[in-house]
Amino acid sequence: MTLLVVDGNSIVNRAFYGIKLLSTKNGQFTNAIYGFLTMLDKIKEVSAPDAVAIAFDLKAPTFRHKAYEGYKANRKGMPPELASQMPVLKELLKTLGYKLVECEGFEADDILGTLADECDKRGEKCVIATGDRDSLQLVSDNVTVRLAATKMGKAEAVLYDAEKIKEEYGVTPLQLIDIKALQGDTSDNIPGVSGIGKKGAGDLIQKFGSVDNIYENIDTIDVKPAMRAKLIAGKDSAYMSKMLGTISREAPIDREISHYEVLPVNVDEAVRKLASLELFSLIKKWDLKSNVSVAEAKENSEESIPELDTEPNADNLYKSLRENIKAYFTADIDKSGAVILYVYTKEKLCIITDESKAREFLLKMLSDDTIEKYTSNSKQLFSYAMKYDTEVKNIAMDIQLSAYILNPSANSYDTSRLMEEYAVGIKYYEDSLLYVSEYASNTAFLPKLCSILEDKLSENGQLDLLRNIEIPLARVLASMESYGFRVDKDEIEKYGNMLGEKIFELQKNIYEAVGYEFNINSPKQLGEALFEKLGLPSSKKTKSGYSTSAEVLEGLRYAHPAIDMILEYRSLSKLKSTYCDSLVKVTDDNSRIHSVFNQTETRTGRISSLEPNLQNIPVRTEVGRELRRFFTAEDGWTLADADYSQIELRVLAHIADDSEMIRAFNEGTDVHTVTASQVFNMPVEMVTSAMRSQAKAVNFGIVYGIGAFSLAKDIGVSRKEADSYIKAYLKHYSGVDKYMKAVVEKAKDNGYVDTMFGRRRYLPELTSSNFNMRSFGERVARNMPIQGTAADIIKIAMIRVYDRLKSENMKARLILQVHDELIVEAPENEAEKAAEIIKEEMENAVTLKVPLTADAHIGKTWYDAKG
DNA sequence: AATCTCACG
DNA sequence: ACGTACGTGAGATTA
Repeated sequence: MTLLVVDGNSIVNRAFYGIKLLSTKNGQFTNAIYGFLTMLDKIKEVSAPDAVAIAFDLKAPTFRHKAYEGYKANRKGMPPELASQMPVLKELLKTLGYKLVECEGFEADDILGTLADECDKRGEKCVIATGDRDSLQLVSDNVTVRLAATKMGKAEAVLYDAEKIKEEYGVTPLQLIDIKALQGDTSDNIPGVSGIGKKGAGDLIQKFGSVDNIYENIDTIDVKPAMRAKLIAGKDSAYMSKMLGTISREAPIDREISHYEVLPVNVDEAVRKLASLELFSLIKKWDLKSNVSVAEAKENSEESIPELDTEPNADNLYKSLRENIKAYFTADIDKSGAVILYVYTKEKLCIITDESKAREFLLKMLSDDTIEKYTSNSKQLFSYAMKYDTEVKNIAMDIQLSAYILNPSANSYDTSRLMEEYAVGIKYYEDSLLYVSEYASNTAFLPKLCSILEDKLSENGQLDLLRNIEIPLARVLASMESYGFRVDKDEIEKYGNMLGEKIFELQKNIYEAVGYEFNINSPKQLGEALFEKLGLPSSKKTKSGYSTSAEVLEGLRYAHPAIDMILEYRSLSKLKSTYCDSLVKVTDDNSRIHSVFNQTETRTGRISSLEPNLQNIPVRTEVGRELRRFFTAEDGWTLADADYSQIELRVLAHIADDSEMIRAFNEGTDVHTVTASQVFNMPVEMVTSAMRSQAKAVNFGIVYGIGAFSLAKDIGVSRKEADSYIKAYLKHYSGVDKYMKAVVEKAKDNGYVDTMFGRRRYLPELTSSNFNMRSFGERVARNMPIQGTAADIIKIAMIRVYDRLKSENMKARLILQVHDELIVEAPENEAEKAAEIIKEEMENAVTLKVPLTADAHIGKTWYDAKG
């Protein structure tokens, strides 16, 4: 028989601090709960117990109390983010069949001691799970400790038996108490002997065995006189510390081990609780099969559970869709383009698996304007239809886009997860009537999910955002993806080879300058070379060693000749590997690159670009910028490129309704110069370019949520000076000052911030008691409405450019967006007109209190068209 | 799989 | 007294 005794408080603390703060939509924090359960799983897996007891402190810990990391034991108790998880966790553990043990006047530790003692007496095995080394004193022949830690986000449980303790401390488990008696422990308020630390205490006990033995022979033992004096002075304290440090084995609790056997899980209740905590992964992991949701769905079923039809009559089905006006369907389209179509009607779920039937049905339905489509992943549908030159009409609902609008911070928008979160809870249909596949059974509830999402969007005033921005944008993105960007593959390769030669040369010279060969790409080896072998002064450190970032190296440029070469090596390798080598790899047979635009990724509403990322092609340095010469238009075609001028600042001027900033933009003066004249308190004519660029940094800082420290670092002035700049700025732009204060207040009241177009971002960080997290939340509150509104605006512009090019019957087409920049590929004879159109649509996408301006250029390559 | 570094707006 | 901008994606190394 093996009894597992869990130190609940200790493990929950490890979990809480080891895992980033998670919370449900309602703001219930869950990271400690999640971490606890994962850790418990891990320990059960390695120790295979027959019974489990989970010990908790009954009240806030008192004098002999374990430190909550980051919170000084005596001053502060649990942070509220953790405290709120405790009762929920305890209830959940009971539901899962575990027995909790709490005892008035005794701590969790003492419960561990008592149960370990009982096991020892009976000759049964006992495993103690804790994050706290104090419990190591309980180890014996029958008792082992699993010391829990989250190493790199993963649960680990290191086994401690008597042997391991001997190895690490050089003493027996019981002697650990004696060490502690001498050494003390500030976090537990154990004084120890003043002047004796870890090293001294360890040596003394290893040598003399125990505190008793030391004091019995205090006059004769072989120690230095100073040490003897310290020991004599601290005798009372040592004995008191020993008492304090000894874990009690006599807590008045149930000592019958069999009473701790784990009861069967209350599945329905567990599923309910886990689902409400949004811990879906655990339900899956434990394979909890509940028919709760099905039963509940059946009970309040406005919708009956449909029958399955795998051989539907296509004509009848289509007819019924037209009669109903609304069509609910999803399409499973694989890489090769094969389609499986799931169409839901009132009576049944129809599945069309036949390749050509599915295609015909889907294309016909997509192009039928009289059918309102309620579906999933519309970008993929647009792409599919484009392949067959079919126009998609009347998409009323896209569940991914809707869920993204409702909460852009979710980490997945999988259909099955959305079903779980919004529509049906967790459902596993034993009920074979419905069980086809998880995907199909989910589809059966598509109408319900759609109506819930629609209601929520409408409640939030976000339906326009879905119907007028995101869904139309999906079409534009699909088109951009399919066209792609033409590149000159051979020239990229050549450029890469040229870089390769330079890199090789630099590498040789670096080895020579440093004196030996090592991997320059390895921060670890580079750090060793610079800071150990060459002995250069190291400043910044990272988690695992020295920082070798460009910023650090920049400061060492004159300290050693290798530094400059390393910096250059770094920048050239980056260019070669990330841009040359990998771009060549993703170029298709027509010499075009097709990026994927992710529409549900960013928390601010921007789109992102991947595989490859075309939104971070170099531009800031000349060597990098050269690459843009290889991004070209098709033969006989040209690129037209336009970018917004300071869109974020203009948005800020508008949202903050700052009269000074609005005036500056309306008068067409250069804002950075105006800002400089205010910050440095001098007439505009006297502003130098250095001052302007500092003012520009201040403007950026304001948009990012500003801190004097970072601004100082960024522009290389003292913190104090940076602070005075910010003060001067906010004094002059008093509207901005007011807005920045108000937006944080509003965010704290509402729990979210939003953009001009109703895009939201929830900010649970604002309620954190942790200063850093809260500050982060506040910066985000100040930034997101600005960045997000700018993102909304360019999305509107994209849709308009797309529609306009189409309505003007032009061949020109949008191929890329880089946050404030649009790129169109146009036949040469359309180029001028295309450039005008982009500029016009960008500038008129919305009307603000300030003008929006965009600069457009034409060129053969991206390099030239960028102006 | 996590970390470091660095490319972009 | 805290540790510092906001938003991304990707390659190379290391564990």
